[in-house]
Amino acid sequence: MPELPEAERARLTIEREALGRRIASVDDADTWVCRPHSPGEIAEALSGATLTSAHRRGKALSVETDGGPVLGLHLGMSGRIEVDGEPAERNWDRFSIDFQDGGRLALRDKRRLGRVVLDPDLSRLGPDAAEVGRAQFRERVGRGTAPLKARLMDQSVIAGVGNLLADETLWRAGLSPLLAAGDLDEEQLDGLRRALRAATRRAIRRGGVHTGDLIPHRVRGGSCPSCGTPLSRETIGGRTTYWCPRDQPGS
DNA sequence: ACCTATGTTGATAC
DNA sequence: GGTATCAACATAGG
Repeated sequence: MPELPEAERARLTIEREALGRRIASVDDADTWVCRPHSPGEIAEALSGATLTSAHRRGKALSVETDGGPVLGLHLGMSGRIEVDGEPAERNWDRFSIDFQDGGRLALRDKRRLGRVVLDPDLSRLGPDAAEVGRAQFRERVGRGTAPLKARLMDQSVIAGVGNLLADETLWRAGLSPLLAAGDLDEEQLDGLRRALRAATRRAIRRGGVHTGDLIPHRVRGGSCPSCGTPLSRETIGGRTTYWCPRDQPGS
């Protein structure tokens, strides 16, 4: 699930339900999720601090504390943020904070591809995909020989687009994922940005990328929800890609 | 049982 | 430098 829309919802959850609360203790015993920190390091740095603000760039979350370091959170492939939630059926909480008021914030993540780190380095992330301006979008996305879809998903180009949001966006924009990014003209780039913003905002509002129009049809044998043409399926940029060969011409 | 698939990123090789 | 591939994790399904 976790792409930009899920990360934004997680950020809102933290903002609404966890800010202002004081940390009593921290479980950072999962050395894989909390690498390169050693067990106890994050706990030591955060105990006694209060969460003061929650930010996001692309899929990366940053929670600020009063006096303490910034807490970086990434949902990976299967992570979600639980605040005062019911315990999971099994031990899927890879990191958790117990508040002095008795509540709890947890990173619940079956696959353990999420990350928790102090003072996260965001220097290699591009501008947020939902915020990037038109000129910057043209300049950053509209170059290179890689397939357009790979360019869109490159987090150093713009941050936040994953596999599903990329397919949904390209479908809305009417552009083939196989086009070379550098071949697009300005009009196409502007349309792509417009489609990306629309798909992203709607996904945030409706609860996640899987609420997109194309997404339910991304299955073998699926067809375009707009024109009924059987969808093409191919691995592009290392990820399974579905697109409509009629509405998304170009390659 | 075995193989494939799955939203992520990063290290590596060309 | 840009691009492509594979591995890391765990689970589900044919």
